[in-house]
Amino acid sequence: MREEDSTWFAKWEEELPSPEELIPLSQSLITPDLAIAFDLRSPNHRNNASPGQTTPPQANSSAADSAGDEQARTLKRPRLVWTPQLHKRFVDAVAHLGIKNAVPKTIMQLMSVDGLTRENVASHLQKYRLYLNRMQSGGGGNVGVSDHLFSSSPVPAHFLHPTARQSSDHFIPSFVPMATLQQQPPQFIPHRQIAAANFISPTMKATDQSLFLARQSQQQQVLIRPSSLHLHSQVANYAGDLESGSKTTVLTLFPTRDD
DNA sequence: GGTCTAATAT
DNA sequence: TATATTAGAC
Repeated sequence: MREEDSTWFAKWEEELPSPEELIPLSQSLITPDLAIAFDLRSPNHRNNASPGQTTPPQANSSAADSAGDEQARTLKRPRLVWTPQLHKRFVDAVAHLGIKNAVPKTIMQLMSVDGLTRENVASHLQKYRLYLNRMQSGGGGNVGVSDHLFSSSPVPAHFLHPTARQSSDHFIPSFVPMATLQQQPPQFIPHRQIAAANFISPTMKATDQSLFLARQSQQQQVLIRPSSLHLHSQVANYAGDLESGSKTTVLTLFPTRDD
């Protein structure tokens, strides 16, 4: 099962959920001003929500397109569908935080997925914990029919064995949200959010693209906003863990949006 | 006051 | 059943 360690981060990038998988909204979540400020105005991009995703009921769209930005925030979001890809990101985040440190807000920050709310994560976390409890009490026995989503992504061993080390195992994730930021259409970037964090595993080679990206980005100015301090603290601790163990650890935070 | 989490609702 | 919302505790 450890063979996955060497390839999982490659999949990580590939399996990033597209924003429309999360928010099949046609309304913009940010004002046009913000989009322009971020140089993210793309007039025509992409068609519609992916299949399987139900398009939210668009209330009464009485030609209030431009004024709809205000409503967009208060508008009810369509329910989130936890795809296997999205769940994997969730599991990775929880795994690296350690079960005991994994709380909705932190998980959400680590996942760094646009449009994902703390409530989304909290709800999913609740169910995931129930799943884990069922797994460690019932043994690896029969997998319930309702567990297909959870069993689609392997549960890290230390999840089920509290005695084992909970973090900084050699199973170390690499968060590469830069790719995410680049490929995300501007319309779906929430006005709040997000400090993205890059974790580079010490076991990774310097020629790895992820590391390259991280180093590149490190040359940029990095601003740590107060709202990101919590994340920064956790990331710093984690980085310290790695550095004590071996080689170089590259850590970069990217505040993507000011409030 | 914000967040977490179990319970409850949809 | 899957996800959202609520309510109480911290």
